[in-house]
Amino acid sequence: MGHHTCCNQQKVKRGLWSPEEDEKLIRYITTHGYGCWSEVPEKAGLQRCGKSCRLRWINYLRPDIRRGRFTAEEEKLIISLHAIVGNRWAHIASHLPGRTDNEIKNYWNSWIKKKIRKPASTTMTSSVSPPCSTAASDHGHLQTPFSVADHHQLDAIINQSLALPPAPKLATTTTGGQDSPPATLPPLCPFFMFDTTSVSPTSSLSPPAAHQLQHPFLTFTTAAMDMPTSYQLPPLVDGMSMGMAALDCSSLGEEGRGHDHDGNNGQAAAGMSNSGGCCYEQQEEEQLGHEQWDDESAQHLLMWDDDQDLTPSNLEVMQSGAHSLLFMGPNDHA
DNA sequence: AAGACAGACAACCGCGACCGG
DNA sequence: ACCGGTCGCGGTTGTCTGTCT
Repeated sequence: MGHHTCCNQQKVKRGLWSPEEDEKLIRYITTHGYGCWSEVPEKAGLQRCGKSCRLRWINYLRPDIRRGRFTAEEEKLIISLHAIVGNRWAHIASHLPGRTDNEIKNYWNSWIKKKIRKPASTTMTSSVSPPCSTAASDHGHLQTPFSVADHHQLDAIINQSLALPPAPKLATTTTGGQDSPPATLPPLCPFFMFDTTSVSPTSSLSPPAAHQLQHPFLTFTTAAMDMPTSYQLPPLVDGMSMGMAALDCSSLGEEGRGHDHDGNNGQAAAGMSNSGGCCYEQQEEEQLGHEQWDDESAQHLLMWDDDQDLTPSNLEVMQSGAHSLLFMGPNDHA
């Protein structure tokens, strides 16, 4: 296994970075920036490959790095995001300012290790699986009824709809212009989550209000993390191909919170490949602390099923039903 | 005190995407 | 269209440190 092409020409040092090397890199980056990483080592006087420099800078030396233990809110956010996007650490990290993908990845891995070492008696084998492990491991090869073209369409839809304007086209009218998009959400639209605190049933469907749609996790994390709510997060679930049902979790009761509504506990709850799988199993909820998964945090998340057109009337219904934990499942009911 | 063990963290490796020639 | 260079990402391994026996 050779080194990278950028490392072949010269003898590069490996292993831990010394304080002197750190200083050299910091000094160079702060004065020159890092246009081309392959040139950084030479210009900075380092016996490292550019890739190593990049990694060191991104994961350790960057001035905006947030160090220290993860807060409960960050932990919650990581778990939530992981349940949705899987092992896309960079994506998750982009929602946690100051945290690196490597840090999150390491944290997650130790978290899993911790769980694996737990006695298997508490729950099923799924207790060792990360929440929605199928999403975690299969994000690159999800088995869905969608075609590649569908995924591209989904990407476009989701990227436009989540966090960043323009907001999704809602079924406000039935009259469409000649080149206007469909009045209803496309049938392949898998799911959307909106902060319902900024979308009132009566006014939400007007374009200005639609632009107020916010990233769902932003709402309850920014306050805790002392971040401005105007912080722009990247699209959360680009490339996702899961369906999400608008479920009233209150109907499931306490037992239902740790299990999917098909009655499959454990394994189903651990993976989104099962229909209606709940993202969080009981044990994980306990580990986080019940109060962290209170309804407060989730009641503003609105979800709806992909075979359901969004109209003013059902929006109101769904919003009133938006409650408790996030329940989501694959688009397997088609 | 010393060894074993586990957790946390840092760094490397391989692969794929992207881009310019 | 092809190719090589570069970058970014995720998986994995290595190392350090604290705790337990």
